[in-house]
Amino acid sequence: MPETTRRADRLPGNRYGNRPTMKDVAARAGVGLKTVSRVVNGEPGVTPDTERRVQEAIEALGFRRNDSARVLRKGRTASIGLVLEDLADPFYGPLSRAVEEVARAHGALLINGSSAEDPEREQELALALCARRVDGLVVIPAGDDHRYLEPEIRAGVATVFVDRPAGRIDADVVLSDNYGGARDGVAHLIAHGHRRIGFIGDMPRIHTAAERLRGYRAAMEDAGIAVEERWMSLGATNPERVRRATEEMLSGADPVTAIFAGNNRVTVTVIRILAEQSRPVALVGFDDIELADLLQPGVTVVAQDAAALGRTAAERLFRQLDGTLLAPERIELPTRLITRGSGELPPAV
Amino acid sequence: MPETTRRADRLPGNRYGNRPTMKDVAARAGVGLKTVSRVVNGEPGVTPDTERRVQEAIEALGFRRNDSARVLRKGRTASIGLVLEDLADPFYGPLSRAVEEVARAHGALLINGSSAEDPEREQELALALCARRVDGLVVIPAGDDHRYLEPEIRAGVATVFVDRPAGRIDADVVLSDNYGGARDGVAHLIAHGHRRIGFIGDMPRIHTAAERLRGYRAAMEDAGIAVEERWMSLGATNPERVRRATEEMLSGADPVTAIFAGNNRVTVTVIRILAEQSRPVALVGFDDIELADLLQPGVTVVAQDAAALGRTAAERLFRQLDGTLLAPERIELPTRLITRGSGELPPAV
DNA sequence: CGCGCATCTGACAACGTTGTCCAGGCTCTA
DNA sequence: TAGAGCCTGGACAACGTTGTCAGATGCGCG
Repeated sequence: MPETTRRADRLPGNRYGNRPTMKDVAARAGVGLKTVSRVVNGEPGVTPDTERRVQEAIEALGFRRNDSARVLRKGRTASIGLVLEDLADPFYGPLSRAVEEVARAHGALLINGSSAEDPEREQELALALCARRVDGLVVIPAGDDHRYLEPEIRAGVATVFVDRPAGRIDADVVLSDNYGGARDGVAHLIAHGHRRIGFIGDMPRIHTAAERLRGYRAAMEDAGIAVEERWMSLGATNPERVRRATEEMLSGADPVTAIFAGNNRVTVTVIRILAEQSRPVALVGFDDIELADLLQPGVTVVAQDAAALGRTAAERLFRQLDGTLLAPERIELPTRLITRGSGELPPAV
Repeated sequence: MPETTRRADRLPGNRYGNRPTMKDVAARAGVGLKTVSRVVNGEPGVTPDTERRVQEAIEALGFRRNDSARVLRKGRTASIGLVLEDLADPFYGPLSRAVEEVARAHGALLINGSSAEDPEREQELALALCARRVDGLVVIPAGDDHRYLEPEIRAGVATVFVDRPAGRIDADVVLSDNYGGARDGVAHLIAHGHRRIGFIGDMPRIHTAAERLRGYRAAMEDAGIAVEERWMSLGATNPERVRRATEEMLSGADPVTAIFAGNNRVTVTVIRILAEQSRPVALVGFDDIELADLLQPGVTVVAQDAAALGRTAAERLFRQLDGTLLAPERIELPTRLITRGSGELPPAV
């Protein structure tokens, strides 16, 4: 008797019985299958009395529609995927939340995962989401080649990249003005008299890191300052590496008098190190950090609006899904310099 | 010719053609449907030559298996749901990430959503996840009645509650020792000479808030201190309410000399207010906060391990799914008092 | 009282996959 | 060379839902 063994037999973890289906509900209510479907979906054409009977049966059986089957039939899942770098990073929390809010407003659920800055994991995750047939994808790229998404996009998966641009494909992307923000931040230090300014950033293959470095170079060049190699350090943002890099810049004959920190993680570590120094060193950090205003001195930052990034990206995604056929676009959001003290310190020898 | 209109006609947003199915791949490779399935799933019984032809067809067509159909057939989705309070709250980031890591280790995807502390939204979200047929559910409760999950649990949805216990149902729950942590924190203040100690917490219907208040009362009672009504304030944790409450306690004839802050959001606001005060006020906060060590004075906190909460809950969930039938259990993780200065200030008049 | 129409209901196929089972071709042995 | 047995491949049903379409039911009107 094949296929009459039902799920409970096949699935080890299914501790109790089976889920009732519409068929079960129909049998109990003494109506047809389609009538149950109609009631469940609020379609018209069901008499109040029939509807009541069906509702009772649903209650009694604890029926819940199986969205997998629904998805299979309808072709849309009402869910979108979010591939980000690290859910635990305070920068991505608000971004993720903003995407979720927009999704919710469109009746969609959010599936997400962290790539941990690993291109392979990013791809694996994005494709798993596509296999799940999400309607759309918001991706914070870890890798620099996204051609693997081409078949998906062609098949209709709406796709928007955030925070960093897509690699080797033409797609919507929402970014902060990393170049301009960094340039302004460094110019701010120069305006306060600094000439020897250090830059500590993330790995150079990460777009934001490269852009911010470019901004640093531009500001220095604008001021006619020749940048020395040893003032720049790009690499992993773990505290150990950042500490080494920072201490190196601060030692020697001509130590830097100011530091531009390339992201929130770097900033936090640098703050710790500067607190240990005897002479004051100016600091401007990219990304705002909580409590930055309460430190002594307050931390001057170039702030991005993470929530706006997420919101903009998600809204763009749903506009794609609405069918308004849009040419891929690059949207750049401005950053904001927030002066709190650390960036206004004069150079000290 | 009904049903021959294919998805592209039915779905407005599907910009391009249709996705290829196994049938299409089979046709192109000149093999049977099941053979494609075998190749896709790495099942044995396919000659290398046939496999190669199938792989080529998959490549050429950009085929990706439709997991919705797979789920429908197999009964398992390899995805779990996470209902939390606010993804943007720095406390839930690491928790969420930890759940994700465990899910990943078990080959499952994570679908999550924020309840925004709204019981109705929590229910809506949890049930939507169940309709999506997640294999399991990790819930940070916003409401206090979870009987609505009973049919789901009976139907085999593994369920674990974190951070706060479930209401009116018997289920696994993983908690921090809120009572003990708060008691220790308040006792710490008492040990440093304080008698008039304020407590500012979240809404009393939230379990953690109630437990922490209970810990506060216990510590005070242990020390033989009669608690005055005006020392305690529970409610929303928005800065405005917290500010009013704090300023009230700090004014009048017998102001409090120390404050116990009920969670990270409260702590941050209280720090701001205390920075404005002329006389020093001691502070111990529940939850650790970033940069707490760099403030003047450093912020003494009762720290919970958010990642451990998430990890423990998720592991428990997968143990349920493994079929090891477990009686619902309540797991309590210890907290840790981290002294940094603010909690060791002596009382000042 | 009968007919037509509107309203409500249900049978059936299809979504794309996987499990079962059988057919056909091959190899190996007697 | 014939038969047994193994291996590969494919036909078919089923998962639970929704769209289509036709049949049933009841009502009003002539």
